[in-house]
Amino acid sequence: MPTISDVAARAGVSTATVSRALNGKATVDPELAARVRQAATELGYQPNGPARNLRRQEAAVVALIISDVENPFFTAIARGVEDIAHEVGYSVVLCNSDESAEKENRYIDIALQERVAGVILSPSGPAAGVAKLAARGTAYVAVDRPLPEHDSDVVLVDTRLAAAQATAHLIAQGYERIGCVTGPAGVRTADDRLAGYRDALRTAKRRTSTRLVRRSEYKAVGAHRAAVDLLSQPEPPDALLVANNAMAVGVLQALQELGRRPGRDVGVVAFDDAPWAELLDPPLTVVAQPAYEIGTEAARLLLARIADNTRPPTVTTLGARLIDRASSHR
Amino acid sequence: MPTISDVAARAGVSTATVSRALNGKATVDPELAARVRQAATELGYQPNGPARNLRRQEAAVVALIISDVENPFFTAIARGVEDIAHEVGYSVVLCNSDESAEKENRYIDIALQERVAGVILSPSGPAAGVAKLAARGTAYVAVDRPLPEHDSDVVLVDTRLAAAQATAHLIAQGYERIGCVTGPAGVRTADDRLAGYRDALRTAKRRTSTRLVRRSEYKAVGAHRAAVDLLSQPEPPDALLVANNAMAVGVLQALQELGRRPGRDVGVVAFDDAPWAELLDPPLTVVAQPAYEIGTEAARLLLARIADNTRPPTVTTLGARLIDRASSHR
DNA sequence: TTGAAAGCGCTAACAC
DNA sequence: GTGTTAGCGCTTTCAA
Repeated sequence: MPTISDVAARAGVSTATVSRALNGKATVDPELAARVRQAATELGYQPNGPARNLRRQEAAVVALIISDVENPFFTAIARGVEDIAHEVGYSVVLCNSDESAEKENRYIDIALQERVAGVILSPSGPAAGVAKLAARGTAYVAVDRPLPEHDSDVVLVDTRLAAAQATAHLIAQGYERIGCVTGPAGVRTADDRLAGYRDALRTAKRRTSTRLVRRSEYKAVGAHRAAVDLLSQPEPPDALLVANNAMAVGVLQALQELGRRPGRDVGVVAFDDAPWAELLDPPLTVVAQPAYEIGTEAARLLLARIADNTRPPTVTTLGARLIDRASSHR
Repeated sequence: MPTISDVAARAGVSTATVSRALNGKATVDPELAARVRQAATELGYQPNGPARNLRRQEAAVVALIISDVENPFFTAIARGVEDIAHEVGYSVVLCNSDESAEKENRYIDIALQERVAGVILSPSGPAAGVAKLAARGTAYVAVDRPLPEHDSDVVLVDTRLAAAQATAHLIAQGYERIGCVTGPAGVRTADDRLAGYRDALRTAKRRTSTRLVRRSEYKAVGAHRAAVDLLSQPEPPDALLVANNAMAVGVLQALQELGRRPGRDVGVVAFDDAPWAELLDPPLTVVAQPAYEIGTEAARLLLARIADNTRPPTVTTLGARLIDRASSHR
């Protein structure tokens, strides 16, 4: 593989000039620059990234550590991040932490080792790894979930409010016993959505009961079990707030198996819109989160912090939108 | 940020010993090794990746370039690749080429520059970039679509056969005028699925007609348009073979808008299974591709090729499975 | 505007 | 079993 010296030899200049020419520095004679570019093309020269990063002490790469590649909410964030990062010449590497603090930690180590310019992550629980980022002075921003122990830039959705609105919507539609299927305790979005649900019940002067609440992993299987459990009680709920998209699949499956029709028998509102939500019968009412915008905003904040790590941390809160379809109507 | 010499100083040994100890070489006194590890921990030492990669002339990283992060088929492949790569200590970086040959090319350049150990990609059309990989001797394997010009390792699905079986299934269910909504011309899977569809028609001695075939991007909007177009003809199809998951959403939307019920009015079989396929009314008949296995197999081939680039190229073809649900029954 | 040369942090060949 | 040292390919002073 040709190196910068091969290019220099072929163009009849020094390696310094090649470096300057190829990096678009203004201080190089246009004629020489052209000769260098030509030599580079002829040789099929590809700069050696590790050598460059070693010298520069930083790679033009941002790491995006998300908790589930198969969740459309996170892939939409990824697109947002990519679009902004690419505009300014940064590459994005996607890492899938799979909701495991250990994998997250491992990816943070890799990011640190590779000397990436910054990290965007959706933290899985109390993140020990993040402390290392802070200690090393690597720029980072949290998305979807805050980092309780650290004050960094954060991009959130006002998910508590959104959950309250969704619940209020179910109340307004005349449902009497509204239940909630949310994520694991300790996962901030799961707790917030539950809190919002309770807010709305309290506002409407309804009794809240732990008998109407179930938690599980943010996955279909857990939610399926939770829903079956809830609905086979003596006094089952007549409506359900479901805390994410994958869980909605599990809940709807359970309803199907138990012969309960969404809307008529059990009102359903789920977090996260999906292209297939409209195709269901009845179509699924959802709380749509601005995932792509979370990504673009996070990327902008990260770039700002890479440029200046002393700027005060910010909290950006975006709103969610209730999309009222038929599954929340009797 | 502490370097290897800091660790060496603190442990009272040379940098060579630190390197050996931290890389688990057997030739180092256990007691020294322990001292080194301790010193490293105390300092919070993180090896400098670029320096290591520069020296080793290769990074323990494989790049996975997929054509659509938002397509569950590709994210499932990604999981397969990750699981195998991590077993042997390789990291995986995911790149989203977005079906654009230009972005694909760009990511191949980055992979080359970063000196990754290997590349797995689902090629978007005739890939100029791949020639560079071959020229540089970087290991690579293609998934989902072959590389016509290059003989490399490839992991494919026998998608033509699967399409033929799906079409035969529709014929067996008594549908008379079966149409096909497939991807862009030149995209191998799109062409193969169309060819399989025609195979089945021919086998059944049915006339094939271009009036029953539409092509679009592998996206919902294009498929929606295609379906509306097909179904508003004087002699519309009474069944449809749809070439991927996102397209199925578009087609089903169109059916809904036109007041045609899947199955009873228009039989539907779509490629790629999805968790929501069972939730539809009627549930969607699909051709399930072994995406996760494609990923694991591709990763294994890549690792073998990294170890020995002279091994003869292989073609691995996996089978798909028709999951018969109600959308393909009257 | 250009070139010579130092040095980023690590690994491995070589010497002991 | 351990240390010394060269050098991976690049960028960036510094000097001319």
